[in-house]
Amino acid sequence: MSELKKARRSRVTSFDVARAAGVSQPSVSRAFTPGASITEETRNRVLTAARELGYVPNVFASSLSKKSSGMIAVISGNLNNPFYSESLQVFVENFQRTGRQVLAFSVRDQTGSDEVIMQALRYPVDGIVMTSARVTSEMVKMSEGLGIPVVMFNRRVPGTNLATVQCDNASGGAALARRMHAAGARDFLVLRGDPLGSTTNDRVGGFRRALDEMGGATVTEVEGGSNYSGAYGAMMSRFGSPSPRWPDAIFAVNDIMAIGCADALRGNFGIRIPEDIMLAGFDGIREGQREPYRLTTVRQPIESMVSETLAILDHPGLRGPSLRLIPGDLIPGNTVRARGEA
Amino acid sequence: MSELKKARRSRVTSFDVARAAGVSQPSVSRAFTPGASITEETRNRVLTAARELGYVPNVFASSLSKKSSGMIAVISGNLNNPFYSESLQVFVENFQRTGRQVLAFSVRDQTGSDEVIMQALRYPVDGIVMTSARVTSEMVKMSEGLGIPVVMFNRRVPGTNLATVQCDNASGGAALARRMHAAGARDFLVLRGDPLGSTTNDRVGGFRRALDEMGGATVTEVEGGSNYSGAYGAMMSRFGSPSPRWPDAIFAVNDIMAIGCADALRGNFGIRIPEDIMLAGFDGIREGQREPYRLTTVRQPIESMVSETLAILDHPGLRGPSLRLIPGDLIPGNTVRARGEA
DNA sequence: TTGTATGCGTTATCAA
DNA sequence: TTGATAACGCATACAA
Repeated sequence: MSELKKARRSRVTSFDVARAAGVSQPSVSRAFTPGASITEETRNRVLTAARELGYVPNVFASSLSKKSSGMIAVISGNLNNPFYSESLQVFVENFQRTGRQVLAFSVRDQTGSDEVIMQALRYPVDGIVMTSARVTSEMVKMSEGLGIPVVMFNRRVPGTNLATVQCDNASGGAALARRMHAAGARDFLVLRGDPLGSTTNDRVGGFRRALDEMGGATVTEVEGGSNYSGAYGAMMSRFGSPSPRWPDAIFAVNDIMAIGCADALRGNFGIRIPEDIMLAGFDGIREGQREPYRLTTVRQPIESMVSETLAILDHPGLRGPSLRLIPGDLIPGNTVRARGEA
Repeated sequence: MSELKKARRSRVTSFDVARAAGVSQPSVSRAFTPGASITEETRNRVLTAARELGYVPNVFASSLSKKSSGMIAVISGNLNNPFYSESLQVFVENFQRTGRQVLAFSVRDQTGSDEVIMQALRYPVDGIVMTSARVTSEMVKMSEGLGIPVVMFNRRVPGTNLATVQCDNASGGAALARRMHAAGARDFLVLRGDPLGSTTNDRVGGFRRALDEMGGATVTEVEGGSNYSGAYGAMMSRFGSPSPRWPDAIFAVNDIMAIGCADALRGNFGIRIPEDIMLAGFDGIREGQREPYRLTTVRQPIESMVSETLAILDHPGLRGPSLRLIPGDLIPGNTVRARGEA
């Protein structure tokens, strides 16, 4: 009785193909399943019929039957920060290569990040990667109940039992401190990012500890809003006064802030970098390595970090409260004088 | 049946919640459906039970029953080009705001873009937005068969009947030509992007037509690879010879290329912009408006373009082969001299 | 290898 | 307003 219902304008289904190819519906399914037990001849008949009808398997329906959906949710910070867009690009490429996909979420500010996570949990994704957003223990419990693994990417949440993949921020900060100290800097200004994020604290922590060990350095900390304009504005308000106190060196906790910093100092105060003030960033984004900047910074090995993340998602055994600390690479750059110069 | 076993089992379903709340399963569905006919009391009972069990409706299952999945696929070019990442950010924000989501795809080069589209078609998305990738007529037929609307964003495909949202590239190119001509430029170098993309041709076309109308100008075209390093390299190979011929002005078909251009000229040849050579870009990306560049360019109104795109996807009536041409804004910038200046 | 029957988690339909 | 039951499109046992 349902033969006539076919006239409906909906999507072509495996039943339609089965009828056209003169086989059963499961055979259609098998034809599209690599390694399924099906004759080459039947498969061809099915594929031909499918092509003619314009049939494509429906991932949603298939993921209802299967355990895996082949989708991952990536919750990023603002994509206007190149670190996030570069990371997302790598995630998308890696996933797409294996026929899986990325569901993209974004959080601008930290408020309402719980809501975004809830949104993500509505999808039976194979995993959630958080490059931003704070995670409450309530959300962690939720994700566990749903059986969706969560991996923190470049973020650490102290109270929780979440697998974490992170650049060694503390060591990176320490390396930059040593480098600037060796170049003669003693009076430091630190441009901090998100006050509640773990990365700022880790990087600044490592930075300060290294300076403490070497001794003789002073450090002043300033909030920089964690983006370009925040850093730019912080420089303007700090040095806009009649006779500001100029530091020897500035450590911005990420590259996009270092760039804002450099633009503000050079454009408005005629400061030369590194001659007048040294500058270091963190992340190693492309933009920071271009002609006008050539930042001294620590490069986060995004490719390795993404691989680690996907490995954790793919192997349930790795999902424990592990902390994968991947060392960053110090990029010498031109914004910190070499040891002994000047 | 320990608690642990429960957590290890598959996802909590509406049946579990129904049992816990002492109602039928459809009532659970109603409780999560805004405007459904259900008592406030029942809804509360359900929501309470859901919270306790950690239940969240499964979007995939729901989209099997409903017509809409609440998902859109966005196929972008490389996200390391700020224009694409800025656009994606706007798409994600707009969609997320209404509880819908973006499935992110990426194409690096144009080869295999058909494959990426096929990937996207496997998902019962409510629409596909193409900001990159070429579309073959076969793919168009496919998407029509599946009932998935496709909107071209910042890309035009002459042969097909696809709704298109685009900045007025030709007018923008013309405006830049007039501006540089008025500033005294006569010998032009045009740095082209993807030779097969419509944007390059439209922009350069408008640029040349405007110059032709004014007369007395010469134009040389060069391929620039459509990204930073391509543009940078093009400058190096063109002007690296002993006595190169320097143009009066350069028009790079997009901002990221203009930036690569500026970095190469200033860093390697000591060229001053605009004193020695004028420079114009296209797109109006954030990066291009920062201190070291302040590009003279045409800003693509991404927000409006995204709104238009979503409107087309939301209203089937708008989906015809329409071309929505949205005017861009000329940003004066500092890389082209003002009229009359030396 | 192939077909039959059933399950996946939700919404839609129609009685009650 | 509620509940029973049938789709939705595919994959997986199991039988043939």
